[in-house]
Amino acid sequence: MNDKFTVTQLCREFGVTPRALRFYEAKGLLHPAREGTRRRFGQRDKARLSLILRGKRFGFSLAEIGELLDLYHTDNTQVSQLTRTLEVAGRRLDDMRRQRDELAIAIEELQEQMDVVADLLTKKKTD
Amino acid sequence: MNDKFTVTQLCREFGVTPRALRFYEAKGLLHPAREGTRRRFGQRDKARLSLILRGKRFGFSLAEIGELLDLYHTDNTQVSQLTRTLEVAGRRLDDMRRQRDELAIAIEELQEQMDVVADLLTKKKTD
DNA sequence: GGTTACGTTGACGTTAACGTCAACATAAAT
DNA sequence: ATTTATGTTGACGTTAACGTCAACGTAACC
Repeated sequence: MNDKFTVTQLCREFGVTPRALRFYEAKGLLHPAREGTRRRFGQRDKARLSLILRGKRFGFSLAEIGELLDLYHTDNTQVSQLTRTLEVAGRRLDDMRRQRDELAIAIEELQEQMDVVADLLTKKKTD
Repeated sequence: MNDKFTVTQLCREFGVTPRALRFYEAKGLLHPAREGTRRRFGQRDKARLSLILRGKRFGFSLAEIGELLDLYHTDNTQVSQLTRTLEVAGRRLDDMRRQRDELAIAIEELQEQMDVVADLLTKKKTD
């Protein structure tokens, strides 16, 4: 079985705690199957989990991430729902582009400021 | 007086609440002067505030932002403190660069996935 | 058949970043 | 002198995203 994973396997692979996985499931972001009482995660859940974690790194809330995730399992989704999701995704995409541009500026500025301070430091040392 | 601002002026200009400003001050991120009992914010505080808000948009915590802010008022700072701050800033800069790269990838992926879904939508509509 | 190993569900605790509300101070305007 | 606007300090409430037990189930191994 290459595509069935247990809780601890996912935890190791993604560096999260079981509690977090349960939390994501409770929020409807993951839908692991059940073997008896235990969770079995499939490839879909793995893909979703990495999207979740990536979204978090960008500062998105789990609620926002949840809206986006629907974009990736459009199987039996209604047209109306898809349209709505596309709108949300479009806005999120704009956010990300703005964030990217702003980030580029901030990186440059921080680099410059670091240079200034580094200079100041060498001078202070030669006192 | 061109460089003295009241609470509400800053709030309007930056779109934050008075509570937030007080919170930042309590955390040591802002150091407004006092006229009697009231706060007077100067240019330095404005600069700091925009750095704070920018940091927040990148997902940094106020604690992390606080460490970085020292880089911008290095006036009477000790050499040891400056060195330490430079280290912190260096790490943060690496974080930002990683985030920038990852963000670029995520933007592309999201764009592609949106195209896929948009296609799927037009086909669904012609059913 | 006992003990690990791994899993489960509550239930409550925690931290960050404020929001909200009460009670009071002060300064300007009427 | 009293509204009105603007400010202040506590103190407590709130939300998101988990952490941390406790108590229990079950499957496998010795």
